[in-house]
Amino acid sequence: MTTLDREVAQRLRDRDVRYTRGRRAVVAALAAADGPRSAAELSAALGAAVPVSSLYRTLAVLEGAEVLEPHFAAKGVTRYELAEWLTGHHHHLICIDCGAVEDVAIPQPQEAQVRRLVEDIAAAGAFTALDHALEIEGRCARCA
Amino acid sequence: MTTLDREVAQRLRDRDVRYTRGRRAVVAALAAADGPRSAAELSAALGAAVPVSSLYRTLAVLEGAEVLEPHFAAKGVTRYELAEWLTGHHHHLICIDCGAVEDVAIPQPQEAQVRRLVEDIAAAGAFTALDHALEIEGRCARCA
DNA sequence: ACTATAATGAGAATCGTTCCCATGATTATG
DNA sequence: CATAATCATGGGAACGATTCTCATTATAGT
Repeated sequence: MTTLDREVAQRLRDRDVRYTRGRRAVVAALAAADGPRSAAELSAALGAAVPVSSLYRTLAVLEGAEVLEPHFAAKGVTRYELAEWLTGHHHHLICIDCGAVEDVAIPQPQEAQVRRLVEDIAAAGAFTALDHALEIEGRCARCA
Repeated sequence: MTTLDREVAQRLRDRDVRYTRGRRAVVAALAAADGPRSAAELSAALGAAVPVSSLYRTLAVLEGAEVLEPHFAAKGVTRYELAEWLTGHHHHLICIDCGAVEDVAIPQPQEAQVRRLVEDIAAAGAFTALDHALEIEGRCARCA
């Protein structure tokens, strides 16, 4: 049982949600991924071990427990990734050709810069900023 | 005929795409909106004047001509807004409670900062950056 | 006007996702 | 350790958003 697993287990216990085999499989698959994954992608990775209807339900449950965060960068599909309290804050590189989404962390001083900027903008707009995402669209190495 | 209409007309002429009644109606509806709109929302606004199948085709055509930009901030639906070359570069404030998306422009020096940052990150990831979006999630004045 | 080409509109088809419900697993209780 | 009571599962039907198909109609260029 990895540290991640233990943290997730704890969180689910706190919420009175069971950490079953299927749910573990989904968390493991997302932990192994290097970016957000859609239900279809997860289904392909997991095979018959987690049937579609269970997979969707599991994703919804884990999102509700704030173990996963949904991500909407591509047309029509929702991708999920482990929440930032498990993996650390990061941004996304989104390929406009193949739709792949890759995580990138940025150096602390620059992240601080972004955070300051976000605060300023929100303040100017009478908005309470809670989170931010810098999404960079372009072409990945494979599609270049 | 507004200035916007003239610019769109020119762009479409350049691409050998006709600027028909239905297409004008869609552009006008988006011009009147203060943020991205989904096909369903546009359909409600336009009524029978633009049937669904035509509406979707029109959105695809206008996106292809780079008159519209798709936006994916909510589960399952694509919203469109006029492209930035028509309206100016801006970012989004997304309310996590009511889902509203509001446009915000940020001051030039800060925008330059963001752009520099984006270039650095992309370079580090062997990625060709074409565009970026700073999406700020939080609570709007109404939901605060 | 005539013709070639592009655009339209109605409905069928598709895709991602959610819902339903009977069955199976887990936990708390006697 | 049996037994409810509860929660989770899985198969398939249902759904909503979007795309496709194709016969019809509008448009631009001759």
